[in-house]
Amino acid sequence: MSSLKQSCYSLLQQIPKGKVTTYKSLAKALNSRAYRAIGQIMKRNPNPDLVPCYKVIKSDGSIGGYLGSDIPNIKKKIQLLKKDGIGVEDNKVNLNKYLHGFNKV
DNA sequence: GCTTTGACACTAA
DNA sequence: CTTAGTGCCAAAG
Repeated sequence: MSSLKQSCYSLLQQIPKGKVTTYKSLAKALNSRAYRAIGQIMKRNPNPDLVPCYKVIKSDGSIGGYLGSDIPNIKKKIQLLKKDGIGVEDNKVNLNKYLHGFNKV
């Protein structure tokens, strides 16, 4: 069973409100470098109801993408983040404040 | 079952 | 700052 997506869900679900995570931190928590695989998993998002994939952003703090690389979707993602109390500036999130770190190894 | 794609990350020029 | 190349993993064709 131990699939990356399974771990991704667990990690995303344990992110407190008002916090976000990056593909890098996520992969690190998974003890892997599947930055891209996670992206695919999110994109292919099997169960968006259980996985707040909008909390996953790039290591630069940029939004990255949402439901594809379409601009309108990116904006939507920003709105969701703001709704969680996360301030977004220049299409980027302040990792210094909102980056949630998992149980590091 | 191999090839291509992608919501990434990092280094070099 | 941008562009190009390399690594890494999973899903789709």
